[in-house]
Amino acid sequence: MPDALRQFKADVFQALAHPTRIAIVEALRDGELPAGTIIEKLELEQANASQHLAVLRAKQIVVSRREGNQVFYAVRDPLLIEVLDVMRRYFQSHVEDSLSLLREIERADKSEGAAR
Amino acid sequence: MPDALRQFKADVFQALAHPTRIAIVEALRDGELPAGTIIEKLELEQANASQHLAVLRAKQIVVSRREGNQVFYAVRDPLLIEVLDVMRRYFQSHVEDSLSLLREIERADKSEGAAR
DNA sequence: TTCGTATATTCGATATATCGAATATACGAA
DNA sequence: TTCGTATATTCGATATATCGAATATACGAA
Repeated sequence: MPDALRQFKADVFQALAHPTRIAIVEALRDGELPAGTIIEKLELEQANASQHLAVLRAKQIVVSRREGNQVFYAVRDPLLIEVLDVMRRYFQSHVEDSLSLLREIERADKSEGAAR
Repeated sequence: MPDALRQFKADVFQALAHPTRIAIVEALRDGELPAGTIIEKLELEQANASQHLAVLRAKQIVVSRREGNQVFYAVRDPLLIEVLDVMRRYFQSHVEDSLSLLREIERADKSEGAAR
């Protein structure tokens, strides 16, 4: 695979590599929503939400259209939803591992905190 | 979805959000390989490859086993290959967009370079 | 025009990721 | 033991991402 294409793939993963942005894409799973609704649903800071939406727009994960005062967002390609679905299955088949990993991370964080 | 789980998903995407690591996972598509072979195939610096493998290990994308002098790596769960496959379809259906986006980025880089 | 609401952008501070160079570790063979 | 090969880790420098606060922009209504 050409390098440029790999870089492009990496960029898409990068775009999804933040909990808030995953939450946004999931919120848009069933169709478009105005930015304000996304902000409400996910309880985000307005500026922060806008920044994350900008990242998703830049990487073309999401498209937007203005309607009067509002800007509606939608996932550009349903294939991305499919990616998230496969990911969901991945997580389900590893909940146990995932949870114990999470616990480990938490423990590490705590002992680090204590050490300081 | 609980926050911790979203963080975990983000971490997996983060693990894949680098061209070298995508290349590594793709190299392992058809089965395990020793680190040395990965390094050769992808023409990586030894230290750099080891660092990226460490990231993939930490996020459990990949598992390793030692055999004598060598360490063999394999993708832990075939579902991840499936994720990459769906991604592949995604890219195929957007090659045109992707390429023009790439060109744009290149152009921007060049004009930035010229401006300096 | 001017105002209010919705959204985007910029800025500076901080955290995180990446890299190459140097060094450390693990293991088999002599 | 000691050496060679394969691999991992640490370090310091640099680039990139994230955040909240402040500010800018877009648009409809008055």
